[in-house]
Amino acid sequence: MKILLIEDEEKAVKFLKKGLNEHNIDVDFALDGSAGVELAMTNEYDVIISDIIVPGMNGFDLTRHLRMHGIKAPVILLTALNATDDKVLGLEVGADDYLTKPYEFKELLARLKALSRRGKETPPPKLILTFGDTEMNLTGKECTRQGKKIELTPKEFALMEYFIRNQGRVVSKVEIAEKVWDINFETSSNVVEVYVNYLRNKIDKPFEKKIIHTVFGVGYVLKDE
Amino acid sequence: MKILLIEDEEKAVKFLKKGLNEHNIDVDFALDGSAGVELAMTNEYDVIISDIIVPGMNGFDLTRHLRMHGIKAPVILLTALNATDDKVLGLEVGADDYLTKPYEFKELLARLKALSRRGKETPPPKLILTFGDTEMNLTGKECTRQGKKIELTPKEFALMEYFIRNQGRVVSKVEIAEKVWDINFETSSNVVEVYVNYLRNKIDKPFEKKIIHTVFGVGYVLKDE
DNA sequence: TTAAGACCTTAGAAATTTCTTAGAAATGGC
DNA sequence: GCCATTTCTAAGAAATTTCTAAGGTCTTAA
Repeated sequence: MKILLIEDEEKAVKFLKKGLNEHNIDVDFALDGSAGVELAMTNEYDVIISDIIVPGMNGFDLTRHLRMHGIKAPVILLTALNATDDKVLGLEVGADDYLTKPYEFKELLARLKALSRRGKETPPPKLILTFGDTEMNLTGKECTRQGKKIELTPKEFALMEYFIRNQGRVVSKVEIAEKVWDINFETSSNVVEVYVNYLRNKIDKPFEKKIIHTVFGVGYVLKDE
Repeated sequence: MKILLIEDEEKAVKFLKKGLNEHNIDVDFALDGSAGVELAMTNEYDVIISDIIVPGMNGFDLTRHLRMHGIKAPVILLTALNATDDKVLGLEVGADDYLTKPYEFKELLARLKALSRRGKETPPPKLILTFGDTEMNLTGKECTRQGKKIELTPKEFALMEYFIRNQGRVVSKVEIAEKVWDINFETSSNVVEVYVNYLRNKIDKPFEKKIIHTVFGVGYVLKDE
């Protein structure tokens, strides 16, 4: 998340910037109104926080200005005043929220999150991993090759996912045992071999080109040829 | 503009309704939480205002509940308290604003306008969900497939609604237990399986194609094939 | 060339997960 | 309070996956 902070008290800026950064929020700031507008019009922010009283342009005018120019980023106004009339004016001008100083940092953070959330109500994107003509849809737990659906059991799916995430790199059996099976000790089991075999039957056998290759003495690798 | 007011003090309801009507705002109201949820789920409101302390269900749970069911109308919470923690909690559950009693009517009005303005920029929540030849009317709590009505009990309906809202995505049983049953702890119960079975008997069995699929070891998906 | 180790394949036993059913418990309307 | 409906529990059946084990094949290096 990236926000714009318009505030003329440098101490406040510093404090907020530090606090917000700790929560993984990027902060651009401007020390006066016009600089703020300038930044707001040339960058995309998730939220804009502005003190009501800043040099150059007050928070109301600033908000009105932004709205007139089609900038829809949510605006939070900060003020030392507690007059209802100011709040009303702020909201009417197009601000989205209002915080009275002294405010608690926690509250500011919560409001930030609430506001930024509203812009992004799109469902999470489909997670899809691919290698050549092979595709894995992690959202739907589906695997296809050349458009044909391939039914995989959970372990097979996990193994294939590990291969596809490490395509082109040779992965050892020990590594696979650790990452896919959570086996950390030396073991004489041959599960990995068995499952590689299962996978090959489904992923390679029915097709022209094989993509799961054995590197003798080292491990396996997912690649063309 | 049409709003829903959830508030148990009849005097307050009367006062607000009158005042808001004068500003051309239609007001539906509920005297307790469950009635409020019921109304919210079956009507379209521009804004929902709820007291935090109402019989049946508190404002936080109410908000969480609404959000869980995909109702995105802005929510304003009212309270006599002034604790920051409550505000934070309110915003975190998905409320959009917060007013501390006693508030001025003017301020409430301004916030209403601010919130409803922003709501207009996003499409209204869908009251009819579809998947292929299956349709769910949330308003009338009706479900049909190929035009044929399918009688569902409330829990069955909730489960089907969850499936249809997450069509194409594999949802785990734990996730279903959390979202549809509000069970947050580890449980050995098999309610989810039982209800999936009930649903299949009604949704899949009487028809050619099944749409509820088991993904062994992972969960269930709503999809074709 | 040949032996040893690495890898592949297969079948079936074991373990796990899911389905199904019946009935008990809870809920809601009259 | 009673009846009808809905919800949940429990337990065995069924289905599927996972793993083991044993024997076969391939690769490498002496």
